[in-house]
Amino acid sequence: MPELPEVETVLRSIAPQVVGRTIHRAEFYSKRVTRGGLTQTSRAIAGAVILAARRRGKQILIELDSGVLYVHLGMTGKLLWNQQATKYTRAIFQLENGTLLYDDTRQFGRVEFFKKVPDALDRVGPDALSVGFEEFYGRLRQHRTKIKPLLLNQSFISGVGNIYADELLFAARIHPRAVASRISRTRAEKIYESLGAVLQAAIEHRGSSISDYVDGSGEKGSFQTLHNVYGREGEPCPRCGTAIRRIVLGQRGTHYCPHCQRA
DNA sequence: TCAAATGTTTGATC
DNA sequence: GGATCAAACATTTG
Repeated sequence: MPELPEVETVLRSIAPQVVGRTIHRAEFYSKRVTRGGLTQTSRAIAGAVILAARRRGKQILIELDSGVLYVHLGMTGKLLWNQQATKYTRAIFQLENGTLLYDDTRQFGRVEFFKKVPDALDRVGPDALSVGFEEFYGRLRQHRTKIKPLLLNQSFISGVGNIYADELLFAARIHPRAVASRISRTRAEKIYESLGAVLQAAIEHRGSSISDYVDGSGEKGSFQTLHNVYGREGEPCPRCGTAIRRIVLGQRGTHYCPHCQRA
């Protein structure tokens, strides 16, 4: 569910409620999600003041006066403000003004407390919305991988997931199997422009709700209605009418128009 | 019953 | 040592 636009939307819906507030009490229920230890983590967080909530790629960093709460939503993670707890609630934060929940069915996500951000988390590439063209192009030339899997590699740039990789390659008219290092500067410019444009448009529409994604208030996004290729196998390309094709690349479903996106 | 799902990490192989 | 790729993780849904 959560790629950069969804994470950004969640953050925007949560931050105004929680920044500046004190966490009176925190409880953790999943050893998978909270690997630092459930009771130790509760103790470390109780009484902390939330100073800021920010994002890098898909990572959420909630800065506390005592450290940082790292949240990664994985595939099915949700941060919810003043919502009903479920059997998938993996953490509860009681603030002075309400309750923040972390829900996660598949438990691929993480909620961890650190005194300071570990180096390993710092190794993600530049944020997909902040990276400049020259850096993007320079990095692109260093990889002989296919462009689609490269866009999903968070140490290349961070924030792009499976939906937006397919959508931005369609917008740029680039075949998902194109070899990154062999892409011309002109075509790289198209990819770079599409990257920014698609992510910005998705944020404006509050993300894509394709299965059960919701923001911090429990509201769905609407960008899924504007997808051109993702999840549209067999449907006509909006640009030329050719049937959208689905292949598997790097173990991920990949959707593209075989006519508009030439190899 | 089988396939697929928005993501990352780990281990094998080149 | 670096790059690349498949498997694994846990659960739901069509």
